Amino acid sequence: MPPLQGAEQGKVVTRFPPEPNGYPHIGHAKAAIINSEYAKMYGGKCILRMDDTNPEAERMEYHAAIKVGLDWLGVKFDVVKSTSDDMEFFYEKGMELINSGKAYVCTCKRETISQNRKERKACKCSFRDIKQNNQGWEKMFEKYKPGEAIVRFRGDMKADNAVMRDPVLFRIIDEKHYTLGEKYRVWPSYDLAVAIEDSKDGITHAFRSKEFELRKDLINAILDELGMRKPYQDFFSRLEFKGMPISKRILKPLIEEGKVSWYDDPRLPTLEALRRRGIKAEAIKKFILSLGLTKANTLAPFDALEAFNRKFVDADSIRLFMVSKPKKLKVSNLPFSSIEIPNHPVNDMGKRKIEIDENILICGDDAQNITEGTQVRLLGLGNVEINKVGDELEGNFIEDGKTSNIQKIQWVPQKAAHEIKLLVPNQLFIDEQFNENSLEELEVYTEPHYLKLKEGEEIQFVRFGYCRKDSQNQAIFTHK
RNA sequence: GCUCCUGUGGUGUAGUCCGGCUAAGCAUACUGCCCUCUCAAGGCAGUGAUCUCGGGUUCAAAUCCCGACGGGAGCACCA
Repeated sequence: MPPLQGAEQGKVVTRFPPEPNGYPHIGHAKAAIINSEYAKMYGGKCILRMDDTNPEAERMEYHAAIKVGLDWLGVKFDVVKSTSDDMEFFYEKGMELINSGKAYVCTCKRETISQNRKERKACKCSFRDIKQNNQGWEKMFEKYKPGEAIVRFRGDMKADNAVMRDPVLFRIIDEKHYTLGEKYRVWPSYDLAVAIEDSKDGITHAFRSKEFELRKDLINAILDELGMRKPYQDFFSRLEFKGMPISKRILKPLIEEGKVSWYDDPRLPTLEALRRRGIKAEAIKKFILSLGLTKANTLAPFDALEAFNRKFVDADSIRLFMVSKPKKLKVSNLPFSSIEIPNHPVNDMGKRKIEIDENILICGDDAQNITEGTQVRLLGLGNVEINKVGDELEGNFIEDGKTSNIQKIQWVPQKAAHEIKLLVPNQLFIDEQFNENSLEELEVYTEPHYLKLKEGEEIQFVRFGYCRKDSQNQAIFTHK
């Protein structure tokens, strides 16, 4: 990562402020990793701040999911807090702004406000004096109903930057907050909360995604009026995968319609889904760091992540045989009834014993390509000369067969073959269209050794690809 | 519509602030070879970008200036 502007060793404080309004996804990972890595780079601190100032959207469930996700990612924070911890402080600062004439209570209708913003016109409320604003402020805590009054920052209604046109500082929400219940009903807006929190928490460098870029001026203006210290702010592009939408607006209906099972569906870019699919946290981290801090908007291809993941996963994935569209191969003169096969080609991961008899299963696709009279090598077992093809193949075992220049295929003993469902996730959306074939479900057979593996273990089905054991009878394809 | 951000090989990026040391580095993808009882991993090599386009400044521009065009975002009592 490039050096930070104005950063002093040991004095950098960064932060990751997610709103607990949904399940964490790859976009959260990017923000969390960049901020925490910078803190690490300068021997500073990183704060996790749950940005919970909209009780309508936030839930404990999401709060917990974000923590679990971050934990899994291995991102560590020095301080964990919630924006709502500082409600009294926001009120104090809000009053300060009102009393210095930099904020006013507005009782206009939404439409009027919006219209005035477009026309760059001030509304009549902005002419009220400090005393009236103080009364209005009081009334917001008791009398006014939600929507009837808000506190606005006196920005510049003529500004080109639309967020400067007297933005909202406080509004009334009667919904129960997920931790505070009904204790408060006047809530700070994002801009006010971020400005004050970052300053108060001692944040020196704040990184967030590009869509907040225009708020920079506003945040600085608020802090200037309050005479509070301003952090350095920078922005990075949003991270999204091609054909894997992040937005709740798109994901929610998919789940409701049953097109996707849940937020951990392996086709999704949520942290939970990525984990379940077999993507390692270290791979996500490397991948994100490889993207750099660019502001150019791009759709990252998923195979870039896969390439990083493969490097992490290859070294300790057990190699196992798996056969799809099975065809029976009857092998005569097998000289032994069991065999030991190493679990990894180069690393020492032990061996497994496979009991065998004449009945062997091979892949349908391989069976198709075998012609009569040829030799194939059953990996780890030996060569077989095929003397009958068709629905059921037959062949003779050959002692000391050659290993080079011969078709090598994986196999499974029929009597102990264990059937599992293999989920193969594909791109969820193709050209904005939901891909009806985004999840293939294959019925496949593995060696019985599969049953001895731990849930969540990454395995490589030889000649097929890396997969993660999801349960005793289901695995998920990670990538090739 | 207005405002802001952005534009380097198939893809993701480094380099752009402080112009030359790079006719552009890395990764990934792709191709070939080596290794291998896997179509993985590993090793080696190769294809591939006049740095969106057009002007300008300069001895010299991906890098500075102007313009055009392409992409994204904001214009909420959401964050």
